[in-house]
Amino acid sequence: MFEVDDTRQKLINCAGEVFSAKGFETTTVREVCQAAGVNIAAIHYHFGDKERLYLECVKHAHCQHGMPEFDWPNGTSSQDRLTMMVTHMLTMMLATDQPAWQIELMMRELARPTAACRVLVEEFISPVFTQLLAVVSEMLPAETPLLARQQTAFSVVAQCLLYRYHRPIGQLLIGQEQFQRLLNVDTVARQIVAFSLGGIRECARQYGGSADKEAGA
Amino acid sequence: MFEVDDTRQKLINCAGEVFSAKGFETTTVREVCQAAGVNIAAIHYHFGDKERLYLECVKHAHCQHGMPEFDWPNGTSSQDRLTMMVTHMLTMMLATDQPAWQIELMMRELARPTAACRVLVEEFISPVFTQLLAVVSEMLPAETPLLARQQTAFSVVAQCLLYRYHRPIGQLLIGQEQFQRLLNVDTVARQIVAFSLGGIRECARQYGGSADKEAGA
Amino acid sequence: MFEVDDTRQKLINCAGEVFSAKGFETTTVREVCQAAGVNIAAIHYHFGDKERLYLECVKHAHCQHGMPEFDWPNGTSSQDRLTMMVTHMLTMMLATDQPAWQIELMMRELARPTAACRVLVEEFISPVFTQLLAVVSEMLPAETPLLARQQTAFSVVAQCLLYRYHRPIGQLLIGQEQFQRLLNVDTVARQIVAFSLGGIRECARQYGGSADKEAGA
Amino acid sequence: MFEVDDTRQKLINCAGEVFSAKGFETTTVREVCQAAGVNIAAIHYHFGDKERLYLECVKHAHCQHGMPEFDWPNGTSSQDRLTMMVTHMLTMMLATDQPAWQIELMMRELARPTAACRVLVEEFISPVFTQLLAVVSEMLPAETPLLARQQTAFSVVAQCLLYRYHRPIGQLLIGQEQFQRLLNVDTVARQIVAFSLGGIRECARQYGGSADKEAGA
DNA sequence: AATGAATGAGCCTTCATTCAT
DNA sequence: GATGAATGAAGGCTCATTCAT
Repeated sequence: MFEVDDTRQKLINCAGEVFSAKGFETTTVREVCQAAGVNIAAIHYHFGDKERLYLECVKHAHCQHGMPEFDWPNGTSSQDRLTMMVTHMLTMMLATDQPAWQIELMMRELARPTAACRVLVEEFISPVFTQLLAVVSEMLPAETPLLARQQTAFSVVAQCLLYRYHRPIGQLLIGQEQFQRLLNVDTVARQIVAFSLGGIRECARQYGGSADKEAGA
Repeated sequence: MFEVDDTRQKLINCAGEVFSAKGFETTTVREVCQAAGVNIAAIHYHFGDKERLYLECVKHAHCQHGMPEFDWPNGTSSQDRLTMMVTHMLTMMLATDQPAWQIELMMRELARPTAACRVLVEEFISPVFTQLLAVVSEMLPAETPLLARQQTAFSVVAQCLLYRYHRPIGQLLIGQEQFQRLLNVDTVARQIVAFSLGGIRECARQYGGSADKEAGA
Repeated sequence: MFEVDDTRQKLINCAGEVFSAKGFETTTVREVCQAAGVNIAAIHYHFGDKERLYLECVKHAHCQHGMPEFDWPNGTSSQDRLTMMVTHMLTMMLATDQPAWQIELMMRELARPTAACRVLVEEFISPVFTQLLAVVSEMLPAETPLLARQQTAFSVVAQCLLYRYHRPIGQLLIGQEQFQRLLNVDTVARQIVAFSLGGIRECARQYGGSADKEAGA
Repeated sequence: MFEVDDTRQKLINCAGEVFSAKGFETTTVREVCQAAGVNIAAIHYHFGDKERLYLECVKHAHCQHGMPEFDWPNGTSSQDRLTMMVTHMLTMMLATDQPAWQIELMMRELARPTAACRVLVEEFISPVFTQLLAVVSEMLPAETPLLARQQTAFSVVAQCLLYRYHRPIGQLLIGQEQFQRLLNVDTVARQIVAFSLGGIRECARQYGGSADKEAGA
């Protein structure tokens, strides 16, 4: 009875794996079908064509790794919420072990966006960014322009992205083993949070003039 | 006598342009040859195959855009040097107009590294990072572990990279027009420098315990 | 009880329509099934394969449009009978509105005969031709050889066929609107009958020597 | 030195043969290439795709079998000219032996026109029809409407077409051997000319009222 | 009697590459 | 040193058909 969607699921799983490893162009439908142990016509039957199969993989990936609604207790400090969000982002981005291709595929999509990028950003990135922007805004003077607040939020996000996107560079820069020690949520989170708090505080000083209560020492 | 390398040069230029726009896989040797106005067999003759043509393009790209030896006057403050380095990196990354494909190709290579990445990092990225690391180290307590100093430098670099690599995301997050206003060196540099100075200072506090003279006020 | 043949009938109707519009090769079983609103396996179940479905369509077509037994009153003149037959043929061939695909499919089959052609000619064309040959024979001298009489009958039939088979040519030759005015039974019939009577009379003169009573005057 | 177009020519010849025998849809590029002894990619190289190869075949066919400018002596009677034109058309249409596929392909194209039909009619059919219309017009009263004259010309053409297009029907109607005896230009031409002269004369009588000098006895 | 998922052969096309000249 | 025709492998896709239910 579960059999009906078996092929479809198998196809998505195998395709996701191959797509995430080799990219859309380089992946051939033949190898996907072979990996899934199904006939080559199955892709057309279930998805229409290669592109829609890819889209389905991306959708499937972010469905399983969507953004949780942060449900923090009343009175949680901005600083704590920032910490939790950074930790959350890093947890997701540094996950190398278990969920395998889903994350990698999303990352790849974000690095070189195709049509599938929009939905990914809207449903996966945007919610996080919105909340992050809210938290950052609380730590900045009320009169800080929107653009400046957005820039500040970007500065936080950017630090997380580096450990996902720019691993090859990082490995080449500081050595593979040294870099490997960084692929650890706690280590990285602590540093990024500290750096970001300092950064936000400095920005607050620039935009606010007076010492801002939230971000202030 | 210039004729000899004429075809070769034309080929590199055109190929670089197409590669940077469409990526390695999607680019066909036919369109490259057509754009260059040369025979299709010329690629094989001059470069052997498509891959080696690509490599040559990447090499050529970073040759023209290598890292300048920063030659600042004695006594330039760490802060000023940080400002100059961030500005330099952003200048390079935000350059959309003149240098055309060379930069874009390098960026593409760094996002999804091929064999050409190593040489690129070694000759192009590493020197910048080394100097940046030196500056950051000056601003941190002497006892800060190497890994922590590297992380801090990463935090600075990461902010710059975002405006090159993650434009599509940025555009989707805050709107295309709003994001467009950020593709301006001065605007971005000022924010990143401020944020980074604050961040470094905060890191210094964590690692140093006592107020650190360099990063202090 | 009607249900049993419902699918089968629906299939023949829809298939006939598509076959007549696009031809055998170009038609796919999928679009036929979709048009009929039945499962794709139904064709195999009811007809075995695509070819036998096509055959069934052709059979079905000529069943509904077979040749009527002309039942004219005694003493009807050859000329009148010729007129009636030409009118009948044209009526059938120029019918664009009602009987829809059946005729078109038969015409298509006659233009590029497949295996289905034989039965079509035998049951549909031959009876008409036999009667036409009889009428023509009456108008020719008794000593006219069979082949010559057959040729003469062909000359009559040929004129009718043109308005069915060679429409595209006709349209290109004299203009689409001008040709459209010819797709009218009365207009065409009057001309063809007149031309044919003259033609037969001339043939009679050649084969008979003396003036032939029937075709004379 | 002739080698350059060798493959191209071979391809057109073989493709024409196969297309004429099996039609566009049923023909595969593989069998064409195999027949021509060339690589399968040659079609793409020389013609772009299957459709343009087909077009080239049609063009090539009618180039070799275009309409000759009839160059009759002054004072040639309408009747003689009609005879020559009918003979010419039949000669072309009954040619079964030598020119092989070219004619067959054109016929196929005219029976089920594709995009290639227009050019075929314009360059190949139209000139013949124009001259035929002129001759017929001379034999009809001056006041005969254009449409009637065109119809009359159609009646002449139609008789010729039958022996090309409707062979299968003809064979089934009067027997294969009997019909075979008709695939002879002289036999058929004599009958068609006689029939047509009689037909035109009759039409002239209808439209002109008075006896027309040309078509008159 | 009917479904819909699955099959495998084969379609046209396109690619990077290499051969003769 | 350069050409352009030719190559063969593989690409994505579509087809009529059949299997298991």
